[in-house]
Parts: sequence; structure tokens; C-alpha cells
Amino acid sequence: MAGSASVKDVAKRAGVSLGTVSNVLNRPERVGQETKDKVLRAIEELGFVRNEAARQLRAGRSRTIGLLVLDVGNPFFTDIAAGVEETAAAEGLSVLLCNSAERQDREDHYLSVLEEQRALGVLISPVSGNNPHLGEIRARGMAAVLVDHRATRRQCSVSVDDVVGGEIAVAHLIDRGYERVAFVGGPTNLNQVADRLAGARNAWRAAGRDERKLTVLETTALNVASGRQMGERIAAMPPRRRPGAVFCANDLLALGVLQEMTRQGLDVPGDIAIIGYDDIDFAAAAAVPLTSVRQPRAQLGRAATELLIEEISAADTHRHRQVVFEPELVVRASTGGALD
Amino acid sequence: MAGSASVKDVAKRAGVSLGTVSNVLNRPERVGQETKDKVLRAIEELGFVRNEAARQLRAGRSRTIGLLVLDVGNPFFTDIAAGVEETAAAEGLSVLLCNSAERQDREDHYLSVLEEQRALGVLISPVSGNNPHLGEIRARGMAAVLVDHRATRRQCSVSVDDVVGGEIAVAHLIDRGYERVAFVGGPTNLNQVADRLAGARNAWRAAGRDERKLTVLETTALNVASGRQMGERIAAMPPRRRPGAVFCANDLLALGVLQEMTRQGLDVPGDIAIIGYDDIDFAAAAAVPLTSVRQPRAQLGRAATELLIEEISAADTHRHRQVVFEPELVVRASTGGALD
DNA sequence: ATGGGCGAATGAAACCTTTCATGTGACGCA
DNA sequence: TGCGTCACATGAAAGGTTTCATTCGCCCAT
Repeated sequence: MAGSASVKDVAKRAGVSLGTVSNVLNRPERVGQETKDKVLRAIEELGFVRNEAARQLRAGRSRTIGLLVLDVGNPFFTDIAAGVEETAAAEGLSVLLCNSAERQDREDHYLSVLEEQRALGVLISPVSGNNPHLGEIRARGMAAVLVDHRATRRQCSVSVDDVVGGEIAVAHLIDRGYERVAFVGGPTNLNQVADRLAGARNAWRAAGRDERKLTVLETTALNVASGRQMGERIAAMPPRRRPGAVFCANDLLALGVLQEMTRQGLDVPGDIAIIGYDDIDFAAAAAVPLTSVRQPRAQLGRAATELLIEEISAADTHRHRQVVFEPELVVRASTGGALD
Repeated sequence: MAGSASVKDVAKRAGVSLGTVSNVLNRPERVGQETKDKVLRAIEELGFVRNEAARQLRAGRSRTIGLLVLDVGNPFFTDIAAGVEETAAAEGLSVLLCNSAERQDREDHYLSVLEEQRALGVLISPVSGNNPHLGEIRARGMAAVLVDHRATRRQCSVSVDDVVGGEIAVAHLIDRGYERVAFVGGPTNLNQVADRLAGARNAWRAAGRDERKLTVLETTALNVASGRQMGERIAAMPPRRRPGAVFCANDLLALGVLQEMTRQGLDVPGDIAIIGYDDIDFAAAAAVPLTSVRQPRAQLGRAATELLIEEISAADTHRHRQVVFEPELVVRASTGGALD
């Protein structure tokens, strides 16, 4: 049975008191060498393992932070996770990795789990802008940092400016002379999607283009499968009504669309140009290397964790900050390649 | 402060006893409607949140299982994770996702964490074949299922036959007439790598080929960056000593190699053929669609979780099983494409 | 009117660790 | 010899939940 031996058992076996065992575990410098050896031997012999639950109960809090992302299957988030874990581990914190799969109910569920676990704080890439459940939890004192979504003044966040990202993507397409552009992404209640679309519209308007020639093709999710599905729809359009370029809300969608275009015998970028978002590792390795909007991912994770730790450890003096990184356009073959 | 209100506070506020509150929470059918309403109102007003640590302490065990993978950045594992989470959630279990990053010390660390948390069990894709620490933990009663690595009779496992996978990969290359083949992968203490290499050697020998013409190029990790690095080395070889085909221990390596080949102006499969392993989503979408050995990923995750749950809930009658799935070759352009 | 039966509510005990005020014994110094 | 110091060691208390043997209050049958 896991954990059958308790501190009490160890104490009995070593012939010392309960408190002494605890001291060996937590403040070994206060214990005599001989006693320490006895206790350590007893621990070894009994296979004693600390009970974290009891420890936590006593301490009133855990040594865990939560990382709640929209999609663990998306390399964008696993790269962030790498940065988070690295920074957290350096502080002796464990990371509980949770996947909302872009669903509000799952996000709420995990928030409850984290609160019941008395997590120190949560890094969350929220499904929607304003989750009342998150508000309650914060009101009860849990630290929270929004990741990949800009917060208002009353909360910390780390994000990349998605509106700017949308702008530079579409400005690039305009620059390359595409007349008809489609935005592919969804669900639009995701902030990333909404912001990127807003940026796209900004750039379109700024260039004095006809609003009706910027189509929005809404997908149900941000993964390769949805991209393929939408690719099918695009391929099925009569060539004259088909957009000359599509701006996808993330690289997974873009790769899906690309795959389907290739399968249907359409040339990229000849028949249709594609631009993605995130610049994940696979974007460069795609059938047609993908133009994409790059975000500093690991840095995002590190910055978020640092903010969270600050909020946890200096709750009184802490001032909320909204860190915003700038995205960067990486031009590849899928929109005609770099001009020389 | 999160969780400042306890069951006791709720009881006081509702004017009932401690036990009644607990009953409302856990066996609502035993409580009168009126009392229930009072208690629920008090919970609402105080913002009471269950303290999972205390609950666990009392219960002696958690409602959590661990999933300890070699690399969360690898879609192969996140696909498995999806299957695991789905199955676990259906049973009301939480999944603690841990990343050993292919390092033994991190694996051991997470195993300790899981044991201290009194996790019900662990799904582990082990760094090496035989981790004594895992043995100890199992001896103390924790359930464990090996994922992506075949166990001996005394333990459950879910895996895909990597030796067969290596065989079909290299058999395919032999079939296509390649004389010089290189195996790219590492570190070789990873079982997946060792087995795939063993399979490759089997196929090579079975075809009566000269052992010296099957080169092994060892990498330090199984990711895109390592693949690129190795790609550089391969591209730098004099054409006559360069292998005509490389078999990569996973798709990330293969994509890295492919990327570097393209960058260096080498044609795939003309100058060099590439075959990967895992058939992740991105394999099909690669610059040159990648021939790969497919594993049933989500199924692997589901099967593993089912085995684990069985081991947990019927520890006495449980018989260890080693489920082995068969891999499947998916031929694409990187080895010349499907023959018609 | 009395007792049996029943649904509902009670509260002490247990789970395991950590902390802290207290206790013990040895040693050195006056 | 007696006292103060010091280094360790002690064990009761606290932390929040669940469980379970009891008790309570009420209605119905006798």
C-alpha cells in the first residue's frame, strides 16, 4: 500500500519522537548526527513517503501552480509550457498542466479543481474574455496571470499584440497584391481569433479596400482537421469567387488548408496564397513553407510565470502589469516567398 | 484568501452540524430539502470551496493519475494524452501531466511527486527499460502501466511493436532498392530507439545485406532541432559516402533532417530518401510528404488508461497484461511515393 | 398513552504533518 | 556545589474533511 508508513511509524521504529522525525525531514541542521542516522535508516526500512496532502493541509497551501491552456495538442502552447515549467521548477513549484480544449465548461471545471487543490496561482489562456468564474476565484485570493490575452488594468497578463499580428499579416497580403482575401478561424469568441480578425480588418480598411472582399470563414476549432474541412469548402468554390489568399488564425489551420489544397490539386501560392499564425516549428517544414506571424513563445511562458510568482510572493506590494510582446512576420513560400 | 471558509464555518452559518454539511456535499439524498437549501445558501454566501488536501488526507488517496511522458512537445505524446484524459475524465479522475524531457532525474523527481501526492497510479513512458525507482514505488502498491514500451510479465504495458516497426521501415527501403541506409536516432538508451534500431538491423540481416552499410547516426534528442543538426552532418558528407536513405527514429527528427536537406539544396527523395516514425499530423503536411510508420496513438492512450483503472479498482483479481498494437507503414513521397 | 420504527441530524474520532513552547541532560564556570 | 547555557529532543495542538455510531423527533400502530 502506498504510504502505509507514517511519521509516527518512523518515530516508533527509530525510537524517537514525532517532532524529531519532522525535524530530520525539514530542518536537519537542528538534529544530532546520531539521531539523524537512526531516523534516516528507519525511513529507508519502512519505505516512508511524505504525505503531501497532510503537509498541505497543515501549511494551508500547496506548492503547485496551474497552467490552463486552450489546446495541449498545439505546439504553440507546449512551447509556452516548456518556458513555464522551466521557470517554475527553478522556484521549486510543480506545474499542473490542464487542457480546456477551447471549451468553457472544461475551463471552469479545471479552475474549480485548481481552487480545491489550493493551487498558488494559475496561468490561464482563457476561452473567452471575461470569465466570471475566474473573477470569483481571484476575488477569493488566487493569483492569476492571463496568457496570450491582454488583461485590463486590474490583472496581470502576458500577450502578443494579436491586433498588430492581424494587421501585419493582411498588410503583407495587400502588399503582395491580393484582391480577395479570406480570414479563416474560429470560434470567434476566442480572443486570439477576434483580435487577429480585428487587425485584419484594420489593415484592410487602412488600405481603402472594399470590406465585402474580406470574407470571414468561421471554423469550429483551431486544429489541422478544421483546416482541412475549410480547405475542402474553399476548393469547392468556383475559381472566380475563391479568395486569392487566406489568412488563417493559426498555423494548424493553415497547415490543414494547405494539405487540402495540395490534395485537390490547387497550387500554393499560385492558385491561393496562405499565411498562418504562431510560426510553430512545423510551419517552416510544411509542404510549401508557410508564411507566418511569429510569437516569442518560450519567452511568453517565462514572463508569465515570473509575473505569477511575483504576485504570489509579494501580494501586498504587487502591481498588476500587462506585458505585451510584438509579433513578427516571417515570409516564406506560401505567399510567394521573400523578395530579394 | 482562497478557501478561508471551512465546513465548520458553513455549518455555523447554516445553523446545522458539521456532518450535515458533509452530507449535503457527498450524499445529498440523505438530507432534508429544507436543510439542504440552508446549507447551499451558506456555501454560496461564504464562497466555500472544498479543501481537496483535507479530503485526500481523510480518504487516504487522491483522485488523480499521473501521465509521465518523454516529451510534451512531441505531438505523438499529446495525442496519447488526449486519449488518456478522455478516458480518465469519464471515470472522474484528474490527470497530472508530467514531462520527463527524456531525463532520468526528472523522471525520478516526478515519480516522487506523484507518490507524495498519493496518485492512484501512473502511466509512464519510461526513459530507460528498468527504473529501480519505479520498481520501489510499485512495490509500495502504486499501479503503473508502461506506455509505448513493452513490459515483462509482471507489469501492464501498452505499446506498439517497435521492432516490427523498424523492420517494416527498413524492409521498405530495401524494397525500394537503397543500398546504403542510415539510422538516425538517440539517445540509444531510450527503448523506442533501441527497438526500432534492432528492427532495422533484423530487416537488414534478413535481406542478407552487409552490416557495415547500415550506419547509425546517434542524436542527443528526438526533436526537430536534433534532426536539423544531423541533417547538416549528412549534407556535409561526400556524396559517395552519404546514405541513399535515412530511417529516423521519429517524425520530428525526420522533419528536421528534411528541412535541412531542402535548405542545403538536396532533393528528397532524389538525393536522399527519408522515412519517419509515428505518422504525426505534420508528417503528411511536410515539404515532401513523409513516409512514416503509423502508431494508433489515441487508442494507445485509451487502452493504457483502461488497464490502469482496472489495476487500481480490482487490484486483487487483476492480471497484468501486455497489449501490443501493430504499426503500419504509410508510404508517401519522401521515399518515392506509393507505387501504383 | 406507549412503544416501535424511521428519516434526519449530530459530533467525536481519525487521517498525517508541522510547529512551538517546553523539557532534559550535559557541560563549563564561578 | 550550584547555576546558567546550550544542544537536542519532546509531544500536544492545529489544520479541514469524512465517517459512523448515536441521538433526536415524529408518526403510526397497538
